[in-house]
Amino acid sequence: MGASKSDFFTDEQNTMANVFKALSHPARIAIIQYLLKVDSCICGDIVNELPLAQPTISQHLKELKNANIIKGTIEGTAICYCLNPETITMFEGYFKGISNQLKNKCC
Amino acid sequence: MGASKSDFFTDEQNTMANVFKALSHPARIAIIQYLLKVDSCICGDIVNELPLAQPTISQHLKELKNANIIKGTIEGTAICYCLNPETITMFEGYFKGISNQLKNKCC
DNA sequence: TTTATATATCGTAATATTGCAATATAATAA
DNA sequence: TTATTATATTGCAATATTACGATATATAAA
Repeated sequence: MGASKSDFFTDEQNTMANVFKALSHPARIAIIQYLLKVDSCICGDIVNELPLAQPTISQHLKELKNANIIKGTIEGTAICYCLNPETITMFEGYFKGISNQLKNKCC
Repeated sequence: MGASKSDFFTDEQNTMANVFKALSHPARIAIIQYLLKVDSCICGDIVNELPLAQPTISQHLKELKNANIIKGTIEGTAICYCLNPETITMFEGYFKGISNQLKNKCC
């Protein structure tokens, strides 16, 4: 068989895996980096910044949006994308939680 | 064409994407959770814990190991796996860095 | 040595992701 | 209305991932 036996895992496990999947492509990491670099959360010149065609960028943005990592606000014909601080905070908490549980449990 | 245009991205972008890819499957999230739950970092009864065959678990462990998320220590015929605190700390730092840069930059 | 136990690797089928040309949609400007 | 601009969707080929049976490897016990 192929991919994903997600039925056998908990909702939380599937959710976390999906959110990390959204981060698992260099273009999407680059998009996040770009959104951090640009002061105003400028939209579709991400296409000019990265070496990928417009439909490909659009697809990557969609995946980041579905994972709640970015938000998009319509501004005329353009869409203003920016990072979602809540999700970043969630990630911080996730790894902080692991760190705390990890004390003295290593071989 | 297919997947990955990694040549066009920086080493750091590719590295981060790869590390997150290692976290992008519910079985691997479950393995991490299990390693946290068990006091001693017991090895191959992960196979008994999860609904996947031994070769599949072995493959998932390999991916976590390649990403430096877990470490394996040989103990007789068994291998004792446990989380790598350094990588967890790296993740914490990554998101803390984003959090700090994010102030007042959202739409 | 032989046997048992634990883990890794190979080969392969099923499925998912990636990238883009072509096209569609939506809002504004002329 | 007809452009123009910005973004999204569709369809498809190339590639990657996932899962597992069969098999290999490696260590310890008998």
